[in-house]
Amino acid sequence: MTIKNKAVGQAQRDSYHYGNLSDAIKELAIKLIAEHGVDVFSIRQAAGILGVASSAVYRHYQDKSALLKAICEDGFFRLGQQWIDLIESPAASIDYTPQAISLAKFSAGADAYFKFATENPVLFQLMFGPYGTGSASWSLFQVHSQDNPFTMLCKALDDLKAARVISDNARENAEYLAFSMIHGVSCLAVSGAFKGMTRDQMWKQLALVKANLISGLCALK
Amino acid sequence: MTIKNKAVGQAQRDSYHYGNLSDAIKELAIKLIAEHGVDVFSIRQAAGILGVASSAVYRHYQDKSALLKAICEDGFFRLGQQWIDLIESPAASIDYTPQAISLAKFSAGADAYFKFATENPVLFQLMFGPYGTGSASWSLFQVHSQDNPFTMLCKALDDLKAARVISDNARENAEYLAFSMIHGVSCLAVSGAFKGMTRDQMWKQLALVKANLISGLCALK
DNA sequence: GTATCAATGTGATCAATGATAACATAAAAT
DNA sequence: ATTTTATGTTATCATTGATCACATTGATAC
Repeated sequence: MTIKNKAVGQAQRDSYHYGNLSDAIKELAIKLIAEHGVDVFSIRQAAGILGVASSAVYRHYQDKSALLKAICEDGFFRLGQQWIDLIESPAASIDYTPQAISLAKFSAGADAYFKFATENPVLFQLMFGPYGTGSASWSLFQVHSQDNPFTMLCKALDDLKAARVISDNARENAEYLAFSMIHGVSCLAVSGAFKGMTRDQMWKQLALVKANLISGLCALK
Repeated sequence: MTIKNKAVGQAQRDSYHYGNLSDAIKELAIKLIAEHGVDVFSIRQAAGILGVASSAVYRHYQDKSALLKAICEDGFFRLGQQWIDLIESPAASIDYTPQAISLAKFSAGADAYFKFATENPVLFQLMFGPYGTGSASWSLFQVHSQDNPFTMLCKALDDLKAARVISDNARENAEYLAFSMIHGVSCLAVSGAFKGMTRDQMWKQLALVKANLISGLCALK
């Protein structure tokens, strides 16, 4: 629970004001947490690295948990962005029947989710830990937000229904079902459950989940 | 990140030695963490409540993370126990065709998992956070252990295959697939994604997942 | 242009915490 | 009965989260 007293190369700065401490501390925190874990992250140390007094941080975040919460919200935003990026990539539209396109986009969205999780395991765990989910209005399920993974999953399901890949009835109940599955594999992956697998084997697990999900949804009349 | 200085009613004790501090501190910690969250849990406070010097705790656990890790392992053990209890309950064997029994047991196992998660949300999150999964040999996937949820899930799948509910091929790839799904809904449930739902509605989400999973597995030839 | 004000950063300081060390006590082993 | 081992106690330290009064800057009003 304690970390060695690392001699910190304090960054120098010409002006009294930092510039954008709010963002800088957040980005550094993400990096430090990804490297060493949340439990040993300290505001003082981070501030020290930036060459700033720890008290300055409190001008931007009420307390440590507020900073962590902001990091989680950033994470959800980035996750949403990557989802959009991937479903809009050419690979997701290479086929031209509505059925194939809706399936490809759904698949690409799931890929984006899984990719984000495995590339940012610590952040992903943080996002679904108390800091990310503890708030009254939880980022992931603020449906009004456009670039929200959950919103986009729902849209993907709408497309599947519009293309008649899945029935109205299946669409009805599919939201949390689909999310559970995509989230579930991603969770297991970052938890180290797939330790020992190759990259390809891990992605095959995701493929199995997607296939089972679609197969089950299609079977639902 | 700081907690009010609660005036602690220090428990008195007649003998110099506590008796079983190792277990006592662990149980208290589980309770405190469930109530107030991991981030504000402190060894000193817990020791204070037990009426014991904080340094005594370090005779039993190398450091705080060792204690948290022990708590997680306890959690996995309890989860396994409850899985066993539920699949061995009469309700899971009320039908007598091998097919129905294997399905009922599989279903009961998933129920146990979901039940544990929703009844111990904070512990569940802890178990799948860095403390629970960070270790070299992760409790949940130590396949040699008998009363391990993952081991038992595999057994349930074996039964489904033996009863010819699912094909050999389906059995082959079903382990992480099934686990992903059951774990996924449970995760979402404890994350507060189902906030606003009634108990029944939450359990319906699990039912949908189970149905989709089985339907998909049965379709796999 | 200058005075005023809001935003942001500093240094000092406090209580709480994780952790360790030297010492104390009891139970178990010889 | 003596020694050893397990366990608990009382300091004590460095680190941390958080707050306070004060300093510096850029923007705004005049």
